[in-house]
Amino acid sequence: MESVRTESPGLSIGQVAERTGLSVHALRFYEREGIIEQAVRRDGGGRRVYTEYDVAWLRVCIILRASGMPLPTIRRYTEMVRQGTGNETERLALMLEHRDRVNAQIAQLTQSLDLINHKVGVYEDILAANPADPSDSCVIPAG
Amino acid sequence: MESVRTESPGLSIGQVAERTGLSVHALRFYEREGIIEQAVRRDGGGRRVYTEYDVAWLRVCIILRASGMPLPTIRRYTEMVRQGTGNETERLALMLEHRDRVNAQIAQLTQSLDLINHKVGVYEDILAANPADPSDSCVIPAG
DNA sequence: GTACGACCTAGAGTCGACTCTAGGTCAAGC
DNA sequence: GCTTGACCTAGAGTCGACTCTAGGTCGTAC
Repeated sequence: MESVRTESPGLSIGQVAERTGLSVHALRFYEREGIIEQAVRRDGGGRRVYTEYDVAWLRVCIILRASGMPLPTIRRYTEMVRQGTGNETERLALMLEHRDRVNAQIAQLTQSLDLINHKVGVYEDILAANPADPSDSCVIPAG
Repeated sequence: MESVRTESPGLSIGQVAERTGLSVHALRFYEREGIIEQAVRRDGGGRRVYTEYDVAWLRVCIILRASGMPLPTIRRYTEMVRQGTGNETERLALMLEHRDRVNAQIAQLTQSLDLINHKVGVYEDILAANPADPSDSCVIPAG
């Protein structure tokens, strides 16, 4: 059993998994991949001890991943932050590039929604008009 | 060399690849996966002959894929259409479910954009104020 | 003293969606 | 008659991002 406190004298990997929604496996994997900014400290028994800062950093990474940033890019970004100030131009470039990709994704999804809504409309019309209409004109997008 | 006509007496796999942007490999793969509505016809030599309808269907599938619909789901949908009319309720359900997921994706991406824009702002401010500012407050999302 | 649960490492396995390879057919051009 | 290019099949390989396994340590609870 773990004593769950609201202070932050160090968190176990299990506690971080709970707080972030990442699996314990994924947390170890991210560490191997260099995705954690500050090297994770260990206790006497070699177990990982995370800080609240680590959790905050992981939350950032989770959002970047959710928007499709690949792990190698997150690693590059992590390295830049680890290096400290002086490389803001590169960090900005990375973020701007990613923002473009996210905007492109949103545009693509929005366009896909048009097709989906069209199909939904076609099927709703068919179902409203007739439970077994013999003509199905749903296939050609323009139809 | 292929004679490229604007009529549609049948298209080779290469022509369909060109028209859809899918690779020749992917087209054969999709066929194996049951993603093409009408069984693709063959010429005397066993080569695939596609119709304009096939291309239109593939374009629909490409948009569904681009919005994250997994191939097994596209296959199910393809099978429903292949079965003919009478299953519009199921087709509608499939599309509504997918629409929900697409809307969720867009919401997630839009939320991610907030973080990205925040970071962009932070770095732009740093760069505007000072080319080598000693404090870097970019890491904590709320910071 | 032993069972339990949370943790450790190194490395193998999985999954989705392609992508590529090996080995072959076939028609047209030289 | 030989090369070229587009096509064929069956099946292996790749890639990203985990996920799981084997085999082991450690501290507390019974």
